[in-house]
Amino acid sequence: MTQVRVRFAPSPTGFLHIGGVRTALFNWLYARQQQGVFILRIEDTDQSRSTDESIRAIIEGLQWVGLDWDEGPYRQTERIELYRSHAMKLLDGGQAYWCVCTAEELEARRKEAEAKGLSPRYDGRCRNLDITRPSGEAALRFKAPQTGQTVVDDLIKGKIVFDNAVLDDLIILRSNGYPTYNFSVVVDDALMHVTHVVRGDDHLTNTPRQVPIFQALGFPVPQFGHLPMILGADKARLSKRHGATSVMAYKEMGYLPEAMVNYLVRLGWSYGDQELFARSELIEKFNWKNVQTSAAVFNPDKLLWMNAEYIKASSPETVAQALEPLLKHAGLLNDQDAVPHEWLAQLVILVRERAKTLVEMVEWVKPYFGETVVWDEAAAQKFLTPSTAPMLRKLLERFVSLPGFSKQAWEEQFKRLVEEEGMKMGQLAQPVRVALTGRTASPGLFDVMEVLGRERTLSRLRQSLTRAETASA
RNA sequence: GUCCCCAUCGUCUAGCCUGGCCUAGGACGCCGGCCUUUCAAGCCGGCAACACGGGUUCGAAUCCCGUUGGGGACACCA
Repeated sequence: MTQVRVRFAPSPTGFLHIGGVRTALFNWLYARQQQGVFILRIEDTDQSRSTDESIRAIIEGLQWVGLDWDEGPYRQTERIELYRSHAMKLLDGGQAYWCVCTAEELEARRKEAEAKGLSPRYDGRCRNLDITRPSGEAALRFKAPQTGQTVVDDLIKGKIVFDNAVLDDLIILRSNGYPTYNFSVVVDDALMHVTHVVRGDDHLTNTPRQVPIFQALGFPVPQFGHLPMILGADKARLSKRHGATSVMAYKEMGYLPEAMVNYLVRLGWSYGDQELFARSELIEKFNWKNVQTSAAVFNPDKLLWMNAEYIKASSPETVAQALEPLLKHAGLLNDQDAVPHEWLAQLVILVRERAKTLVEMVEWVKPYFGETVVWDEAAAQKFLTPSTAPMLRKLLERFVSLPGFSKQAWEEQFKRLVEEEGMKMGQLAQPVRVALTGRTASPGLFDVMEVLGRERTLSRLRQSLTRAETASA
């Protein structure tokens, strides 16, 4: 058995797209499962569109979702000589030829063909001209087979047959000396000994163009696998107008990388009825057989649900760690602040089942920072009034008389007061909730007190009591 | 236009290969209820799909053909 070698080969022309992450993910999963090699290769032969910033964005994105590569990043622009020498080999072997048609001429002919309702393919004008030493600028074309069939046995789609008659002679070396995509991939995949080429569906029709190049160069043809596309709600290919498509945008929106990974893998792959998978489980259970053959619509609602599941199920320490930078960004935490990690974890436990994202969690957690209560005006006006003041005062007195803090003891005291005064729980709970958190919605009252601690609970009660007593009725 | 891919609830999907176990299962969302000191979470229940038309067969979501629909490709982009 030869070792599995797969790759992710993005072109650095923007941020790392969700679809790209999923492609990388399937490759990575397979590599890890087979104890193979995962290669990162940057396809930057289009100098006008490639940027170093995009390369950094791709790397940052992959790192965020935890996809580590074993080789690379290779950059195609650093391998130009390799493509040129292999192109020359084809030229020498009579499997390629110089083409002196200009880009403008080709464009014009293509338009003309389209207007006539014909395929916009290259007409083969220079194929038999035997141009040996072009005087001006010229591109090198591959002599594609014109008869017979090219059969691709796709890992995902199965056997696909293409008539070679549909193919035209593609350019492998541009007149500026740079290789085109269909040529550089072949040379790289061959030279890097890639065993499985797994990429998006949109490359399916490139395959019968690439296979003959492998053969002409005398390289073994790798296995191919074409992943179905990800669509937007309108079933059109997922793009910016459908919302965020950059993975890092999801980081900023408060998503956990593990949730993103789980969602993306399940979008197009399944394992019976199972929805949630630990990463180790994905590596173990992943297979090509269960990869869907049809395109899938990206569903932000389900991602959100899954994120909530991960927030609830992850260790509070993990969540707290991911939350910390957002707390700092929100000004709730300073770098100097020595907030104990245990307290942060406790806070996460307090609010985690009501926050679906880390961004939401920041909102939930706000009331527990700072020495004073910040009231929501409407809440305070409704619940902190002269009529609720006497009860708040009685409760405060009872709490003050209790030594230290114990959740059980304080809860017991609270309930006793409710009972003695013949109140309903909610009649006291809501004013106290507002007194402590400034809001009408919060986690359980006694959990709130525990996180606040004795002193802050008492001082907030006092502060709110003052407001209640002085409020106009 | 030509070529290629695809087709189960609104969405992600199980089932399809190896026809009967499918009165088509799960999940998200939605609706209703329960729980309840608020908001959530949780639990219970409900709505909701085999694109269409032919065939093959005792029997088809499952096999075959066609139609329709959707997507992709046809660059000196990747």
